[in-house]
Amino acid sequence: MPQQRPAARQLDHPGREELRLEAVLHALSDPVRLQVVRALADLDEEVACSAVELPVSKSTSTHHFRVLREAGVIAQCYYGTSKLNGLRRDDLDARFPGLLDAVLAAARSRD
Amino acid sequence: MPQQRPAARQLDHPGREELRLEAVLHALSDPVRLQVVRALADLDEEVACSAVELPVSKSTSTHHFRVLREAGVIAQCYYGTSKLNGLRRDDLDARFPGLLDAVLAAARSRD
DNA sequence: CCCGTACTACGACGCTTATCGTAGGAACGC
DNA sequence: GCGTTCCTACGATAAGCGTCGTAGTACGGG
Repeated sequence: MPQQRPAARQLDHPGREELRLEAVLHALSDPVRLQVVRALADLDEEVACSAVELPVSKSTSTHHFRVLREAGVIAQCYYGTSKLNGLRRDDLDARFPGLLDAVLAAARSRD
Repeated sequence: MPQQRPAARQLDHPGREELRLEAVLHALSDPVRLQVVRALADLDEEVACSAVELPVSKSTSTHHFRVLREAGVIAQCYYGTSKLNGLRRDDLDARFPGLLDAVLAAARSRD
């Protein structure tokens, strides 16, 4: 069903106040998703799904991006045939101060 | 805590260097387990499993304590008919600096 | 209008998880 | 030994998750 809007198709994101700690932790507890978050944090800009190399199939990749979005970890918006992904750093820092940085630091320290 | 038991039953714990970020995040992503961790952090001493009130059955409770132990979040040791539980604060802080505090702060801020 | 690119919805699969009840073991006090 | 308390192993069940392939939609460019 086509929605009337000037911009591209929209995707549902939880608001800043709706972020749930358990959901965020669960989203971050998967190696593939953690890899996505690391990549987005390193790039520090919005990139397409395909810009992140993952060791899984395309459909699985889509699945993981959706989990991250629904948990409120990333923001996604359509742009042409692509979908841009960005870390919701501000929202995460506001609701769970220090959490994202601690996870990123821990994830990076293992290489 | 007089741990001088005559070869009391021992439990397996991952060493500090064996802690895995994903496992810890997963362990903390369950509401019941998060409640346990909060309680242990608040009490700040080793307590028996039964000292933590949980909204689940005894067997389920045992299950969650085991998940936390195997992820390296808590330490457990038998003491008489009880099993004492303690947060592995030092190990967690050493491997994942700031993570536990961020999670605890976030968990507490929702009441 | 057709084609390629990029993402997605769907269904399937095998595995893991959370939950419970029951039965039972280990330590302690008597 | 006996009973109590506390925890645990086991089996069952239902739900969830990660993975994939296939088929499909949306967009932009010739």
